[in-house]
Amino acid sequence: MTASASRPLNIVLERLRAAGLRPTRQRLALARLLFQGQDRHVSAEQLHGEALAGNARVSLATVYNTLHQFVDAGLLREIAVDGGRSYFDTNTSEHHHFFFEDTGRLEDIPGHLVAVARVPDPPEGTSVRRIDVIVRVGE
Amino acid sequence: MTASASRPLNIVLERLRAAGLRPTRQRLALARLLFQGQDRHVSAEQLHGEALAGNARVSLATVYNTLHQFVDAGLLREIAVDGGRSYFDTNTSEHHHFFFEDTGRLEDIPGHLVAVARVPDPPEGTSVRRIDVIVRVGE
DNA sequence: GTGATTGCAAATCTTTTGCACTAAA
DNA sequence: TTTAGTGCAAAAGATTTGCAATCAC
Repeated sequence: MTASASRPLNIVLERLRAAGLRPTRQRLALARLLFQGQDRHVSAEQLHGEALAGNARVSLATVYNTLHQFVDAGLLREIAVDGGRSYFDTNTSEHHHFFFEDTGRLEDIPGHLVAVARVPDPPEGTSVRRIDVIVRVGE
Repeated sequence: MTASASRPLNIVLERLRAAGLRPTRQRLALARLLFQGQDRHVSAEQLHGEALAGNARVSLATVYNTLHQFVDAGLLREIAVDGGRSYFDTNTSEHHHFFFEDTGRLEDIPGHLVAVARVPDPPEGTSVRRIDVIVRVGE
């Protein structure tokens, strides 16, 4: 059997189906870049470049649309630390970030390594969706 | 004496001088809007609108430049929660934020009401500049 | 087939920049 | 004066949108 080559693709494909997204050629290519391998933080522009470099024809507009669909489907998390661009994080589990002010790079901090204590109750009628901790570091 | 009318302006003026910024007509007008009264979170566009509404002629470019000068001078803090625009926070003391996902509004959480425990050491060669905690809430 | 998806180009939005003009010290 | 600051219009990014063509089911 061709497991080592085909299984990873099928997993990605199933993941799209499970999210209710048709596994089109473009979505598969992007999902493969995003979800095969390590957790990562990418910008739309960056992912677009990788897709082209990997011979997958995708337009930048589709990259943007796809990234947002993935976010809506819970496959990705969007992060904004500096104005300008958005980054998309393939790690959707509870975790936080180091932000390197000099380079603009993000690095995950596993959720269990940070404890946020004593957060005040949210205004009534609202509930806490998520708590983001960004540790800004510099040289 | 005309203290009740002139003192607040002088305080703002002194604050600009202390920061090494010439108290020009535009900077004074913006500083008055920002620092007279409650702490606030404003976008450049918003502040520009207020300035015009208050009969202070300022160009949007100058509003951007001025906001960044104020940030560099430590008079303001820049915040990016959602991609797109930046917000500027007149509260420069240690504190955190509620972010209302539905409306995009920010609300301060006094620093002493949040405790972040057990943050891992930053990678060597770097030091922690600041820790931002954003409590995202929704309806 | 039929509705979802894509590509492209144009539009939009936020922010920055170059440069001649104006104002503060 | 002299140098910093301003306005304007144009440029630069990042992201979104409209619509005809294409693809998955």
